[in-house]
Amino acid sequence: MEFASGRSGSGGGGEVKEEKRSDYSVNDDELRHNKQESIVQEPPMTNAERSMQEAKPKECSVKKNKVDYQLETAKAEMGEVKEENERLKMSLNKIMEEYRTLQMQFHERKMSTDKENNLSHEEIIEESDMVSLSLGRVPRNHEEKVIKVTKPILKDEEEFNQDLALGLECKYETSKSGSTTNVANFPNTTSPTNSSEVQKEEAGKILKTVRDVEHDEVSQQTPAKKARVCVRARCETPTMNDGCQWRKYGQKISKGNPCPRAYYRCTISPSCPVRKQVQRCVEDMSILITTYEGTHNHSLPLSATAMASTTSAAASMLLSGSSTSHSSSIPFTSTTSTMNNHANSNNLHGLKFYLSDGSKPKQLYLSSPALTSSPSHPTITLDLTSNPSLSSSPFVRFNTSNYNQPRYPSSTTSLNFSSTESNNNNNAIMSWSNNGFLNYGSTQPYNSNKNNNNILSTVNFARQQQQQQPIENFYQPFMQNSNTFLPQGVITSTIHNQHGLPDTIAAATKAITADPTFQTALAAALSSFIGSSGANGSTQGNINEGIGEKLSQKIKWAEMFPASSTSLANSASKTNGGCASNFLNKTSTNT
DNA sequence: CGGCTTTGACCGGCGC
DNA sequence: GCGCCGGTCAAAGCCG
Repeated sequence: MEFASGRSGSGGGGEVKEEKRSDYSVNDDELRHNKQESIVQEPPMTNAERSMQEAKPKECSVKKNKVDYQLETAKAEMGEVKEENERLKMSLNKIMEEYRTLQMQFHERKMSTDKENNLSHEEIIEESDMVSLSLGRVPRNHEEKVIKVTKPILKDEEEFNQDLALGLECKYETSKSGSTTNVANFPNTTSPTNSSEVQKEEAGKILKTVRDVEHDEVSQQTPAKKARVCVRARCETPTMNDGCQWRKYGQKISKGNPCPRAYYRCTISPSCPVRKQVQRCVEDMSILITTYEGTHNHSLPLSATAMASTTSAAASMLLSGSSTSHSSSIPFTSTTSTMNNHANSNNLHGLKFYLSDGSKPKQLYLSSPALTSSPSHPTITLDLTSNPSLSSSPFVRFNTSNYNQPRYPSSTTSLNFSSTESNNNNNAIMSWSNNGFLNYGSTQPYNSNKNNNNILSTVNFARQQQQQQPIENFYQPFMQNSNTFLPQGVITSTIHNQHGLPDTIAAATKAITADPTFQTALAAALSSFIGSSGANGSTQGNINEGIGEKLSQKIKWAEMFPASSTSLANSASKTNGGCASNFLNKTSTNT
């Protein structure tokens, strides 16, 4: 069982209560309705009517008896419902106790590990307040500290239920066992209907997985050869219009996917080594999976700089991470309170880190089997899709698929720059629309944060609109959201709480500045959004240089001058050939 | 006629 | 060593 579903199941616990509540309300309504019926059936009567009713005393008493019978029946049903509710409460309390016990055991284990590693308690506490958004691989110490970040024991069911559906999803997969383990909120993710044995088993699996990962990471030495950037985006056209010129040089039917995979190479320069593979996602044909490989050795059209810089920076991040670190971080879940999260939804706002230890050390796992990569190619996935039709998280989406690739690609770090939430009230957009152009937009679901202690600021890079709509339309709610402070249309940090905004900003800033790898990831995304103004006429290699520094500066600048930060997006392309420029042209005028 | 797509053949890596 | 599979090559055909 996956924890994602477990979380959903736990959320369902709350739902049960809601259902019971609704049952009560239904019964009450029935009662009221019955009373009203009796009232209605006894309107003010005229003398004639009264005389007629006096002529029918038996009929009146029958009606009264009928109402009484209905009342008694309803009371009996209420009693049954109450009993059932009590049973459910007992079950929930039992599960809560088991969860707390497991959590305490987890804390104790981690504390003992901390002592072994000479980590001070202060460090741990401080770390627990930090947001770990590690991408790729980080030193092992960091990894272990990240693991320690667990939520304090919840004090009441409300917090418990609220946290069930929230948080940063992260997940480990072990190709050895074939099982998938979602570490996110892992203590919370067990369905109330599950037995304690299942809970303990899952927790044991997690701990085992963590140990296995640590063990594997130690021995990871295989250097990555060519980094690839896999971009998943909804696109109706055969290929995404990313601004580059491509020539198709091959097509193959890959195993496990009936959709042919097309091979393109960049034709802007004859010697350009960049290639891309395009394939439809077998799960959702509307999703186009484009994998970029290589770096352009020539200047790019302005319309192509967005995607090129994104992919290049992402690849750079992946490679730098693999070359400078020796272990991957274990993604932890810092929860974000979002009132919009439904208890029965696995959808999560914010970043989703898909990291798994492959069958071999230092090998990543391609999140989408629809497009496989060579084991020698670490792949970073930029998921620009959202899939309203699939309520589960991309993890579930990937792993519940029927196709089982005999050979999964070695490694993939997946960045999900999307939200799977199908709430259309306010959306961020980053999608390839029907004309094949990428649209960027950014708004945030307005989520009040009841519990400000959980300081994760999820960063929704994109949320796909179900239908393409004018930028102005979806941009407006963003503008109306006073809580968004980052460059408008560029990136929106999901600061859901109104009251704890300064803290949350500080937390987000801390998270961003704490991890250079994440800075690089943000650089990739931001450079994509803003069209990489510094990349005009420069090669992509130049784009990569210092992009993280520029990004951090821009972020800080955006924090300090939110109003003027929109000028970051003024590097819009003059053409509509680029997907990103399409957005930038519009947003620059809007801002 | 040049550029592009199509498509079968070929090559190399990997697993058994 | 063999087979499978992903990736590439290149000839043939198509199109503006």
